[in-house]
Amino acid sequence: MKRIADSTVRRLSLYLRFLEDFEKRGIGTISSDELAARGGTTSAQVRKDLSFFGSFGKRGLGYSVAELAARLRQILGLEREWQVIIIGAGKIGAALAQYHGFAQRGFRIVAVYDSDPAKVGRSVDGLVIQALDSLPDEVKHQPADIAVLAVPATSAQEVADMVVKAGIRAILNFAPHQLQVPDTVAVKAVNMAMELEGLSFALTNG
Amino acid sequence: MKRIADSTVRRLSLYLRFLEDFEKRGIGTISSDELAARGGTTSAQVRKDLSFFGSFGKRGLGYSVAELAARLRQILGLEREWQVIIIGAGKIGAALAQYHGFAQRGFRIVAVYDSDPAKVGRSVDGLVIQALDSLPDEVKHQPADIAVLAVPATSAQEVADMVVKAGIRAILNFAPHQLQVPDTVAVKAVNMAMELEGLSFALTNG
DNA sequence: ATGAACTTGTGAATTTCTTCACAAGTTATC
DNA sequence: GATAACTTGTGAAGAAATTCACAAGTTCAT
Repeated sequence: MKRIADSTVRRLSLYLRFLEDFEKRGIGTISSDELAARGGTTSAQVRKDLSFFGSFGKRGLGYSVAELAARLRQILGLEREWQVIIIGAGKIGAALAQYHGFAQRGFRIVAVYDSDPAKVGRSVDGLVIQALDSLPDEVKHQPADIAVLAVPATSAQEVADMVVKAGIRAILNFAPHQLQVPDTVAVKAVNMAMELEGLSFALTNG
Repeated sequence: MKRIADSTVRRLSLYLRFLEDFEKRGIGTISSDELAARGGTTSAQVRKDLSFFGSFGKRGLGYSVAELAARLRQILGLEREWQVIIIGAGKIGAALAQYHGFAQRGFRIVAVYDSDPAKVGRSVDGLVIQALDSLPDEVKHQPADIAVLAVPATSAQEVADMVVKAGIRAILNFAPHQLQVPDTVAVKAVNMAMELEGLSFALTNG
C-alpha cells in the first residue's frame, strides 16, 4: 500500500466531521462537490483522497453519507477505542483531561501523570493524578496507546523518551519542543506559539 | 514578493525557537546543517527557506545566531506586540488566558469574552470576563489584532463573523469547525481531534 | 601564500501534491 | 428505450515543494 500523505489524512478527518454533521441532519447522499465546498477544497481532491482507499461512491449519484462515514472511521482506525494517558496536570493538561470531546470520539483518557508531588493524589475529572515515576509500571498493567504531553518544553524530551521506552507508539505533543523519537513512533505536535507566529507573519506580510 | 508557503513559515518559527535556545547557551554561530538536525529537516531546506528573504549567512562559517534570530523575528513580525482577545472562558479559554508563554513571545492577552452571563464579571488571571455582546464596542476602544476562538463548534462561525465584522484580521480557532471567512482574514486552526485521528491512522496503518 | 576544510546561496533535477479532463456509470423524464 | 443531466474514478498534466549539486566565498593551519 502506497504511503498516504499527512495532508490527505487531515482532510479525511475533516470529511468525516462533515459527514457526521450531514448524518445528523438526515441527509442520505452527498456529492464530492458538496463535500469539497464544506471543506474549502475541490471535488477532484476529495475523490483523489478517497481513491487511495477504494471506490465508495456511485457514479451519477454521489456517496452514501452513512456508508462513507463508516468507511472513513474504518480507515482512520476509529472503530476501536484508544487508551490515552495525559502527562502533566498543569493548566493545559487539566483542561484536556476535563474536555469530554475526546471520549466522544473514542479516545478514552485512562490516566493522568505529573512529576510534582504536590499534585500527585489529587484528582482531575475523576482521575487520580499519579506520579510520573510510576508510569512504566502502570502502563504494564493497563496499556496505553497514545500519550499526550502537556509538560514544560524543558522536560518534554525526557518524558518522551520514557513514554517510548514504556512501549507507547503515539505521542500528541503540546510542549513547544521538537521531539526526537524513533521513526516507529508517531508524533503530532500542537504548537500554539507557532500558529500565533503564523498569524503574525500573515498580518505583517499580508 | 513571491508567496511564501505555509510550511516555510512554520519552519521559520521552529528555527527561531532553536536559535533562541542556542542564544541562551551562548553559541555565536551555527550552520544550516546544525539547524536542520535540530528541526528534523535538511540543510538545503533551511537555506532555501531563508533564501526567500535574503542571504543572512557567511560562506564557510554559517549564520550568526543573534543576527539570524533578529532577522527571523523581523520576518515573522515579532518585533511588535500583538493584542490578543480570547473568546470563550471555558476550560480551554481559561487555560489559554492563564498560560503566560504567549505574553513572553509578544502576544498580549487584553480581553476575555464569554456569552454566558454567569461567567461575565468573574476574572481569569486578572482579566475580567466581558459579555460577548460588548465585543464590537470594546474593540473600537481598544483594538485587537488576533482573536482566539475557544467556543463550542456550534457557535464558532457566528463568533467568527462577529470578530471579522469588528475588523479583526487574524483568528486562531480552537473549535472543531471549519470557518468560512473572507480571504483578507488569516485563520489558523488548532484541532486536537484531528491530530488524535492522525495518530489513530498512524497506529492503524503503521 | 597556499591548500584543506567548511559552508552558503541557488539554479536544476526530482519528488510530491493538486488539478484537469474525460470515459463510464447512474438516474430521471418523456 | 432514448435522451439529458449528474457524478464518480483515474490517468495525465500541471504546480508546488524538496533535494541535489556545485560555484563561490571564508577560515585556519602551515
